[in-house]
Amino acid sequence: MADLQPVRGTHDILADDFRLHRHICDRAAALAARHGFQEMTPPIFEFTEVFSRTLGETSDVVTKEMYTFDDRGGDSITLRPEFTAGIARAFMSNGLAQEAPLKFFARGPVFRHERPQKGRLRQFHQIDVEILGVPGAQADIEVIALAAHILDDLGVAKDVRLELNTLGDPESRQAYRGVLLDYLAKYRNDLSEDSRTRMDKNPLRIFDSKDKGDQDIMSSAPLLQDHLNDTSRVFFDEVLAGLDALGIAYEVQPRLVRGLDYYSHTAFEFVTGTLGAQGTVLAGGRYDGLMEQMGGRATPGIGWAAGVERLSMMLGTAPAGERPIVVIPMGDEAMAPAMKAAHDLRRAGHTIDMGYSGNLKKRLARANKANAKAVLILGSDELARGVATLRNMESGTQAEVKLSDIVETLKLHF
RNA sequence: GUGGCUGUAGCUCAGUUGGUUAGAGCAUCGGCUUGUGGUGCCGAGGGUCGUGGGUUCAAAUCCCAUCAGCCACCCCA
Repeated sequence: MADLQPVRGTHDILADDFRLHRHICDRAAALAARHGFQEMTPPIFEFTEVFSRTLGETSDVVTKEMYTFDDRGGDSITLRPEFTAGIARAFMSNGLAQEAPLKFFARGPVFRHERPQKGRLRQFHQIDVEILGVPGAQADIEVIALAAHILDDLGVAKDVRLELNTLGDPESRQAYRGVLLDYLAKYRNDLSEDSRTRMDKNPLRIFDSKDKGDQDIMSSAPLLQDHLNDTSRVFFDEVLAGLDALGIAYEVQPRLVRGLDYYSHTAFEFVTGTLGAQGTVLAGGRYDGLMEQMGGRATPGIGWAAGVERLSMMLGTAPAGERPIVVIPMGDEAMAPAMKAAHDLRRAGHTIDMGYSGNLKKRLARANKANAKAVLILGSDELARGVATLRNMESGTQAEVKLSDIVETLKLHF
């Protein structure tokens, strides 16, 4: 069996799981469209620099989580660990600055070489939303409103809460960073080992630490909130006012931070307590510095991504699929007319299934298992008279229908 | 990448201090019912006990390694 094992952290998505997966993606796509987002899809892999340069050479995603390999031409290629960088690249490659502002929706697999656990896979799926070219808070509000709409539509809104923070503009953050480091200097030796490294790489991230000692130290640390310049303060207030106006509940979480330099202003996460350690279901933020960092013209952007598998775990069960009508030929001579009836009904818009073998009893049992609403039995007696037996699988009642006008007849009944 | 726990039929699990042919429920298949499902009754198939090595007269059971899963950390959807 070892040879037939799927690669660690990958998963086949089958049957009910797949229906649920598709339902989530399709509902999200439909609502995004309703909010004026257009669906697009960047490639699943890019030149490695697209991600290494945008995510930062020191981030964990780059240093240990990317699926990177050389292609036959010797170029370094990486399976996308997220959507944003690829979409930003596409924006610049296609000269879309001409058409900005743009609102994109995307969905598909992403890859991270992490140790798998519940709610964490090496290949997983995201739905993703980005607004490019809008500097104002309207975009932040819009993007969060869409997220809330989707979560509500999927029925998980009650299990999720919105946490929100501002990272300020680069000026505010730079100034604050100094203040924070000053505060931390005297605690350096009391911090956990992880947090000592964070001090050098991303001091803000220490707020995220789950270490008790770190948390104690951070509980009285100065907050970015109190060191925002006017621009940043006003921007954040606008976002909050906009959410209030839409009746979207949130919780300002001053400890919510982001590691990467190109982030600014709004950062948010929809979190749940129902998924264990992986509480984040949907997360995003503003990345005004990204395009410039990639070598393009400075273009503001904001977006989020949600994990489809995590959403699936929250939903649990998929809505029922469409119920088929099952065509059952009895004997070889019924085969051709049965396939013809199935063909005509399918072209008329019915969902028709037809098995491959078995006696009537077995075929009925399978039809029942497939949740068929009705069954069309074609036996030799019926064929001789040009009719078929239509059995309602709900009531068990049967009636003969003329094969010649079967499409019309079924249109009336189903 | 680090630490802890786990690994018996397709699924959920039992297996007594190591001791003959490893069990149950569900699912599958066949029959009761030559062309009638969902509930019933009878029966059948299906397991290199994750994999490899070791200890022992004897290993599903003990030891080591490895792979995978779960939980936590790191990080993140």
